[in-house]
Amino acid sequence: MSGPMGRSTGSARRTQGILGGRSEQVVRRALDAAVVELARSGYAGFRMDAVASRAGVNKTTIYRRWPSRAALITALVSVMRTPLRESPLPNTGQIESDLVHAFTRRFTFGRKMEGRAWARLLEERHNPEVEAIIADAVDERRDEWRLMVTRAIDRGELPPGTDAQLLLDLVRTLVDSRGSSGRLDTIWLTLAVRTVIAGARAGTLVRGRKTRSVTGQPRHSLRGA
Amino acid sequence: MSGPMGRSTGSARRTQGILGGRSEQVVRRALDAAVVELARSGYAGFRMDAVASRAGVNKTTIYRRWPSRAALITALVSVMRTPLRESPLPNTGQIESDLVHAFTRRFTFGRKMEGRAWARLLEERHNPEVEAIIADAVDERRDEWRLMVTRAIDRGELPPGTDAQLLLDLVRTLVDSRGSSGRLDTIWLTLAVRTVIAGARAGTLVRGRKTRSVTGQPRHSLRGA
DNA sequence: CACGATGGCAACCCTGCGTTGCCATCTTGA
DNA sequence: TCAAGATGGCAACGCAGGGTTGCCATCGTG
Repeated sequence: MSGPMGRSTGSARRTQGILGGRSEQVVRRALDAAVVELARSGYAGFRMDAVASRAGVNKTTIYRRWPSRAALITALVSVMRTPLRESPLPNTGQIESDLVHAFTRRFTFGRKMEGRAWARLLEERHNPEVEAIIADAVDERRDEWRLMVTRAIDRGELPPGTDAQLLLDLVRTLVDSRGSSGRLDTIWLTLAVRTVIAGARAGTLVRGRKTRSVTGQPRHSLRGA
Repeated sequence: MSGPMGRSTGSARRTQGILGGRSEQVVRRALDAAVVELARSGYAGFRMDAVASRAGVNKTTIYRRWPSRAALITALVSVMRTPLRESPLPNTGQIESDLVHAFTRRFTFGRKMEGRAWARLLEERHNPEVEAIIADAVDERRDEWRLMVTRAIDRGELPPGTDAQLLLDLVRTLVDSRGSSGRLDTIWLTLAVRTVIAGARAGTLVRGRKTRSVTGQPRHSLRGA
């Protein structure tokens, strides 16, 4: 924790002109460290001390800027996904290709570490804190994603009445489940997309079609509460 | 923590004839409490103190029997899934019906709490400790599950060469992702099964068929390491 | 009824989150 | 130039939870 900041004299002043003021530098270093730690350890294993240590910054400083782990990671996600927010979704004229491209980009934006960090978050979506962070970063573009599917219906690639949100949920679930751990490759991604599309073509996702319950307990959760 | 055990006199001796010796009773109470806690809080939020408190037993006693949280939950899972291990997988003559039944049973064995606890575990599969516990409890029956699919191929329900393991992985991923939080109902379960089967019928899961990479980086993970 | 097995209790160590008080350094503007 | 306010470092703290330990109470069986 005795990096070029603080009581050391010299380097901070020297690099100042190029890299911005002391504060800006601390923020950059902290966020960079946080990405690495998130990618390494996921959300549950995320250690504030480790971030401080890696950033060469004191823990107190981190807490002064972001009052909690959730706040730090929220900020982090917002920053690292900025480039993604600005680029439009693909429109190749083929739904399969569109989806493969769109989902691929979920993990390959920015530098390597950013994709991996994002994948770890998606993996821990069952944690309410994590879900809040993801929702905060992602919910806005739901309509655009649906549009990809709607266009496919208009082109005749998918049957009319196909439930776009359902189709996307299915693919997203399959893709996100392998977002980290090196198990998400183009093979699995393509497979998931093609299989769900093939199912949709066969009409399994047409809205309103009666989903006959094979188990004999229709419309009820499999668990009580 | 001052339940009917320990220094209290009377009730322990009175109930002894019916419910077994002191040790057995402690084990039963501890495991019962652990199921409830696991169902409530999941693996990450699982508190040993809470188990002890709910069981009316001292924390020390828990640790004397199971040296760690992982050990306790491993034992718990082994006990609660015993009935499931003993019943054969369905064989209705229709792959869709077989899969819906088989996956439904994953969450409806035993009493309500047990299914919920199991679902929480599946949800946290990304945690290596949890993955080890699940693998320990489940891996043995992989071949029987595959057989369900193989029989469907023999019946002509699915194209020859269909990759049984892949098909099961896809369905399992979709089902497990909704195992808890009340979002796994028969609707989603049936939808997942039917869609994946429809995809498989269209040949997307035939082994060896070239999985053309749409992203231009075939056979490589989307992330570095 | 004596003795070994089992359990209760309280205190302890360790790690990690989040906080606090005090001091050093940096920056800025008069 | 220099004084004051902003920013950061440091060490110690309170708190919670996992896991451990020493000692004592109780149980239950020979």
